[in-house]
Amino acid sequence: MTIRESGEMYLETIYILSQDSSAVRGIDVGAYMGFSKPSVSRAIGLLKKDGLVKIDELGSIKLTEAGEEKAKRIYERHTLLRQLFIDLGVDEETATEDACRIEHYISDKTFEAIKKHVKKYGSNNK
Amino acid sequence: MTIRESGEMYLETIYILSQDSSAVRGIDVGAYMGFSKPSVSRAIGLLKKDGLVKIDELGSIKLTEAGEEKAKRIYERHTLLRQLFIDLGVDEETATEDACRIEHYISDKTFEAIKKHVKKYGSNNK
DNA sequence: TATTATAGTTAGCGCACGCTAACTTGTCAA
DNA sequence: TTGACAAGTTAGCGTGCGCTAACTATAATA
Repeated sequence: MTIRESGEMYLETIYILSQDSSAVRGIDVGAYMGFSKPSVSRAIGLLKKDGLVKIDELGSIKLTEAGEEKAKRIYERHTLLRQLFIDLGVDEETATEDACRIEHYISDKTFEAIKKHVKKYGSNNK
Repeated sequence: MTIRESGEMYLETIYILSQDSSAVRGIDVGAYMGFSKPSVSRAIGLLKKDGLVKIDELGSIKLTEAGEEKAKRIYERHTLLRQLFIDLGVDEETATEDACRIEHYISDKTFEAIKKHVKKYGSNNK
């Protein structure tokens, strides 16, 4: 199975939570995303099956090498899109929401093009 | 039921095909989108139930007022995003593909911000 | 007229991905 | 030791939205 939007969101959430805490649990992921325990449980199971996540000795969720790579990729798209929108004058909340939905759908090429643009002209009102 | 990505794609396709032909049929929609007849049949049924589409006396698919409005909205997002990406240096094919996926997810606010930007700085390499 | 092709519909499958209900398991305080 | 709570899992439901198989209806043609 190839990973989809939902899987990417879980991965990204685990990545974000891992930066604040060394022990990320399913319940934390669910709380962050607003999803129920069973939904998280299944999603983590699928990510585990895909080799993107593993559970350590203490029971906390860890990204594998491959999982971290994917998570970073999405997260980078998120922050970049958010910045692009903010640079275009969108308020932070809306920029974040839109970035969150769109991050799953932009191609590498477009991502790179946006990156160049934001680097060059961006953050001029910050 | 509130319309979702799939319904928006059908609406947009009907809108596009209507500009070239006065008689759009389910089979045409399916051919354009690469979907099977039953998938189209159901989708059109749902759009009809939502009052976005109707079938005229000759059996061809027409957008209602409301349907046309929605279709235009999506289509406008599509062309704008496509233009934005092209302005950023993305090739046309990729720009079109990305626009097609993203058009369903941008908020009004972000859309307006992009519109302003494209009007001001856009198409400078055209 | 009988046959065949085309368009549309109906029935039902499969997968993704939310959910609730209910069970298991581990920890901690009375 | 036991009772209770918290975290995780299992079973199974519902919806969206593709699909194939098979039917119906209509129009064209032999």
